[in-house]
Amino acid sequence: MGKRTSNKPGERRVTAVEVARRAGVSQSTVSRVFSAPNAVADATTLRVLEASEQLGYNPNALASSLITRRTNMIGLVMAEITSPFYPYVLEKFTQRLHELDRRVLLFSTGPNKEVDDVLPDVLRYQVDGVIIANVTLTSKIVDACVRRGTALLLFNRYMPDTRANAVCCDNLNGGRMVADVLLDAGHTRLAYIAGKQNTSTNLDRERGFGERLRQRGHTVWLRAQGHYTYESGYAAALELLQRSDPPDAIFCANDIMALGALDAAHDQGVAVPGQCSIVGFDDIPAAAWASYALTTMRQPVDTMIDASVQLLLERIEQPSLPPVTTFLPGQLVRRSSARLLHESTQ
Amino acid sequence: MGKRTSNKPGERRVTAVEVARRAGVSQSTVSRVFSAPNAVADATTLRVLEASEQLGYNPNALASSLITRRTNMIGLVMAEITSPFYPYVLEKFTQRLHELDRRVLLFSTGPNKEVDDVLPDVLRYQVDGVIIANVTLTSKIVDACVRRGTALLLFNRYMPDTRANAVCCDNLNGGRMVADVLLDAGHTRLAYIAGKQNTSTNLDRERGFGERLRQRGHTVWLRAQGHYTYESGYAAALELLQRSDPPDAIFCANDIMALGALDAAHDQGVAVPGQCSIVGFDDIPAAAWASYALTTMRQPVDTMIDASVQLLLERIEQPSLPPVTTFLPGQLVRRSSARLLHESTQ
DNA sequence: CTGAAAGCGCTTACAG
DNA sequence: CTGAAAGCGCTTACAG
Repeated sequence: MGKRTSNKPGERRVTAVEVARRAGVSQSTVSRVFSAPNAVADATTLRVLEASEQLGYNPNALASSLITRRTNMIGLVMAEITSPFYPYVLEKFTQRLHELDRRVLLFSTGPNKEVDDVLPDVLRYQVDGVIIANVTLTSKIVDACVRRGTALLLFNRYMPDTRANAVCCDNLNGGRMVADVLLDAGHTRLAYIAGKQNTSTNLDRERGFGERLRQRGHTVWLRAQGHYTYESGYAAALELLQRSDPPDAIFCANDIMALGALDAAHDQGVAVPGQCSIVGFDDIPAAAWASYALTTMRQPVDTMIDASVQLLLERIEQPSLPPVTTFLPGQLVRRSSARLLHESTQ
Repeated sequence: MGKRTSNKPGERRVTAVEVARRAGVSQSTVSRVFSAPNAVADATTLRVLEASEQLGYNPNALASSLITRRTNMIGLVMAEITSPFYPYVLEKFTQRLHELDRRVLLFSTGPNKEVDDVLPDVLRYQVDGVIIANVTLTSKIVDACVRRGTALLLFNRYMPDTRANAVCCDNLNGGRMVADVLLDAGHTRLAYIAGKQNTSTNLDRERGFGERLRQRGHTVWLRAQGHYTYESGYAAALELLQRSDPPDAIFCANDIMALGALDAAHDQGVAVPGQCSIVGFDDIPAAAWASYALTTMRQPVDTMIDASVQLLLERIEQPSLPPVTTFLPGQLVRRSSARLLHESTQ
């Protein structure tokens, strides 16, 4: 049918030139109709739109990005999408960015992959900005972005004194608050189930918790190592509860471990919160489920995401703005897994 | 410092021309080093690579895609990323595609958005293929893709007699199998908690379940409407269990509702599986947790994803291949929430 | 308000 | 094996 015989894919894609021909205008005018509508007379716009409709024209976003140097794509790097709380983060980021007419180019570093390996791939696609969540950082990442002039935002981690912007839950203070409410309620034998070593979230939560315990005269507490999974929380709690001096309160570095801890307590016949209080961090949906009713520090996810998007887009518009690190406070959600004073002072 | 004074973002990005100048070769040669390395002499390659290294050159993937008509980007549309089981799907797709040197352009249709609204945005970015998961379909989607010659793959849904490829769990047969094992074990008062109306997964699971019940002489069973959430499963189960003739087995259209149902049973003092068996569908991680130990139909996710990726990439290479719809069998995972025969015949 | 032309950063026949 | 040149599909001064 066509005069061009070709079986190459995409040969039939319609371009602005064809629309122009059909509408009897120049290709420039077609372009303007889609990129600067106000610059075109109404009648002309109408003709162009009509021709576009008939031909099924859809402007090529990549071709235009080549010259505008804006792709409206944001690279989002997330190590484990399945780790609790992050699916929500990903969904919110994607929807929020789409509302603002930005697309998400998603990267998930596998178990063997480093972010450093993946970042060149991200940058090759000329993303306007990069969001790093849930990933171990190195300063190389910052360097690579700075070099290309790509705005960088760290989500729930931070690198002070670099060009990286960051939005974090105030994990340090969250740890302190948990220590406070547990001590206020009279708990005396405290324990901490740690998340993955060297993650900034775990570091800060543990530091805040420990610091406050010491400040209030508690110099000894139990500690078990988990790695942010249900199974590790279960195992760690089991270990703690089977001791001759079991804790009367356990602070878990995230919710999913706290759910494991609750199940371990249940299986050991330890009454919660009667014999032992259990507190988590995150407030994932399952924390609210009837079997768990977990008391936990809620991360202000929506606020964090809104702040992240705003910060990032601002830096894209104005690369000269100084980098900013923002900490947002968490909020204690009281359910029934911890014995707390009714209206504890924070 | 530079002779060009400009504060436009990206002005400093290094191109193949600069590398060529530094390496003392033509820009074509630089291009070949990165896109067809075998076509260049070793010594030349070395010089180019060195110059690239020094300048921090990273080829612009979008510029090259303009002429190759391949972006190596796959558009992935997912309605609710947070709905159980889909975070894993997303993670796997992303990692698998990245291994094969493809990128994922992610779209999550918000509650108000239709896929139809979002698809033009996907296509504008010249993706080589589109994966639709977890989304209500219309034939417009298929049309839009066919028109542009973009390969289309439906994940866990299907549209026979169109150009859309599909990879599905065999939900129909899964429903049958659940009916079989429950009847085999002597359950007599069966109930179904439905997922979202008009989702193909719910339709097929319910149809298979009902069909087999009728075939085996059961013409009456209970049905409650859920919508694939924990809360709706809880509420539906509560309603069923509070009846004067409560069911002795409940099949839930997905796991998350089954978890709600288990908690409802627990809160009602109904012994599981003593008084009532509960079976789910999916085998999400929480199904294995100690408090739940849910018996469920496992979807063969990894196989489904591998098949999807392979099918899609094949159609991208050879657009003339006929569309294919593949159904992959689920597998019953026996835990302790259902009273079943020990070695039931499937 | 509109068009002709240059150019974004690559790939790829074509010729040597 | 290498280079000069055309071209992918747009945007955007520039001139009218």
